[in-house]
Amino acid sequence: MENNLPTLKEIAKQLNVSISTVSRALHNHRSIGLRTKTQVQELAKQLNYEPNQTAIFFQQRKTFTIGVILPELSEAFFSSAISGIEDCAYKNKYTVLLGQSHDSEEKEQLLIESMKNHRVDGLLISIAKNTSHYEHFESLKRYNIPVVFFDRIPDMPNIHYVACNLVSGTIQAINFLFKKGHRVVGMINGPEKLYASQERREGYIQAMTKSRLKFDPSLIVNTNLDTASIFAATKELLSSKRKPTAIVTFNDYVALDAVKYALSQKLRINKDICFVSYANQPWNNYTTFPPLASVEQFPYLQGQKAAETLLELFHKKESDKENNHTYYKIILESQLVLNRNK
Amino acid sequence: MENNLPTLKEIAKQLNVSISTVSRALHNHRSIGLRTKTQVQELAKQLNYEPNQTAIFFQQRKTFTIGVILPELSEAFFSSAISGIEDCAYKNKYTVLLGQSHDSEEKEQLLIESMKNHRVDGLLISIAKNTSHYEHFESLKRYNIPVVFFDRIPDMPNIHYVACNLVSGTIQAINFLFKKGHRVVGMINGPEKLYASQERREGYIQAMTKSRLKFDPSLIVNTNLDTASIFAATKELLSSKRKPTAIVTFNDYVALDAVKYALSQKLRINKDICFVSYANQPWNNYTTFPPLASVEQFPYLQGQKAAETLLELFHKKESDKENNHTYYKIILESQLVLNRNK
DNA sequence: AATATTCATGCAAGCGTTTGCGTAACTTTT
DNA sequence: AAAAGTTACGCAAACGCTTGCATGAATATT
Repeated sequence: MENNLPTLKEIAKQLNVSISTVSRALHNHRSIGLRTKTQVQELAKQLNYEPNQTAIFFQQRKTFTIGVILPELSEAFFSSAISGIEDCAYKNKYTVLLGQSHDSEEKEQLLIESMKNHRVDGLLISIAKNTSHYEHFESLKRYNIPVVFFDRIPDMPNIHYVACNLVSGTIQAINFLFKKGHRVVGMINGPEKLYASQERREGYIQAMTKSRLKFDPSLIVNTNLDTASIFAATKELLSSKRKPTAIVTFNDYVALDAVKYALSQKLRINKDICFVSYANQPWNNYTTFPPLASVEQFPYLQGQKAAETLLELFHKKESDKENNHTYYKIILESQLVLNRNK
Repeated sequence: MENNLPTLKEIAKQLNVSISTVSRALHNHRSIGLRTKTQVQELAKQLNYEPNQTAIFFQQRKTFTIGVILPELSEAFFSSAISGIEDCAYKNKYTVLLGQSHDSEEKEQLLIESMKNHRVDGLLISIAKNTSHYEHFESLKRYNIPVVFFDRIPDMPNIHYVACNLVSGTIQAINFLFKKGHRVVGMINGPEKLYASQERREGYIQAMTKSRLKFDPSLIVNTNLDTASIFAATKELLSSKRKPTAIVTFNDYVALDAVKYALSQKLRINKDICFVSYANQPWNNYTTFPPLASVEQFPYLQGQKAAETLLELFHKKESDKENNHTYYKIILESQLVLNRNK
């Protein structure tokens, strides 16, 4: 049982025709006579012939593979996103090469190297949270490998991306709190450099100014999303002069920790202090103190859109020989979702 | 900016040497003179040469790619598992091709086809929950593609797998309940065919007989893991003659639904009825009524072990020309973890 | 019947690499 | 100085497939 998988050559030999005839017959090329065509196809089926994709990839300079680089699969957001990507890819006969950066810039670079070597047709990237150098992305342009960023996108000009408009969701969230009577609202934000953080901030500010409230920058505090820094942030907010009665947290996980801290300070959740969050994790419905509401970011949809965009770029590339310099900036609207129980 | 990536040929031409010399020089082959070797290497670096992996894959009949097929990435168990797989793979210069079956047997077959065509070096599979035909797995043997199953493994002879020994964990769980004074313990199990379900059942029975209690089969009820069937199962258990005071649920998600149903029947959780579960999801700590304890199955570790096993199979394959017919059956011990808060 | 079309097929190059084998030139041994 | 060994390189095949071009046979056109 050695490597004796059937090849075109094999079929050709058995039928006493040329390799090219076999190839064309299997592709239903019109220039092949019906007789030989069916002969070839039948023998192929009988031998269980399957084209050697590696040969085709090589020959066609196309691998029908898209690389996905994201920080952490065990984060629900990303596992949903890749689910969307994967579904879209397979629907279009593409295949998904996976890599997680574990939020390490170095690993991210290695992954990009690796994907480049594998000659992926394109890349879908959600960057590590502390990635600050963008050369490795630039290099992809030189190699003519299209990239679509999603969710966590770098602060670079001339890139394609799909992201969720968190500004609108944030405004919804804050207005929701206003309606509930809250006047001092804090925000536990993510890393400052993250686009997603900037958006949340932007939404916060817009909501404030629209309601003619003055914006107090000290009510927004940045964290790097680990428990310690969330505790610190919560503490900072809760001990500020203008103590907020509600806090918007970067996501549901952050909310969990913030709640934990608040509880440790003997605060009564939903009474002394309310929370609103982002992400809308399914387990929100089962948690002791779920945020009152959550801004849904549609990760599956984002993944799907990102994949679709990449596929479109492939087509573009085939048609226009000239690089046309239009960049996709796809924005999904986020949406505030109220949590039912309580 | 067309496809003008540097190739061996390019380098060879510029240096007026043969392609093979360039190739060997870059591989540090001893038969190449130091002078030319450094020349070649320098030019290569300068041109930013990178070998075309697709060509190498093709030529070497090896893709350094392992395919992973699993039911659902958004399930925390699998996203942890693939995280382990991915880490192990990249550590060993392998790459991960991803596919989710969405628990559809048909999709599973398609994915296997696709992976086979992509000439993955090996496959890691966790089967769809209602897969009942195994021909598609058999076919892989013919193609000499090694497979390691993990977690959800088919009921087939002569396969490699890594799984968690749920028998021991189940015994621990039940003994834990015994110690708490419970005498009638129910079990909400998964699909009957699933190996994982059988193991839970087995553990249940063993724990019973060891404690010289007689085994009442009606206290184990199978579900297909969707909410409706979990509600039905909970109802069935709670309305049986020997009403259980504790229930072991297939996993933490099932526990959530079972709890929900129990609450709807005005039962007091942890008073009228207790729950113990499997999986030990991180959000257990934040949930209103977490199971008293959870059997941890170490998904990350399982993924890692599965990947390691596959890599070992690759090496085996290289050394022994003869297929030796030993099969890896790697069993991780599960472990009961008590939940802290309450 | 001679020419033009269409049909069916084969030839061969090419994709980028690796590698077994051959062979000059050079060095060492006797 | 002739034989043997070493060093440093090139040739060419092979991996499996696609595809432009050439070609001979069959058919249609005048």
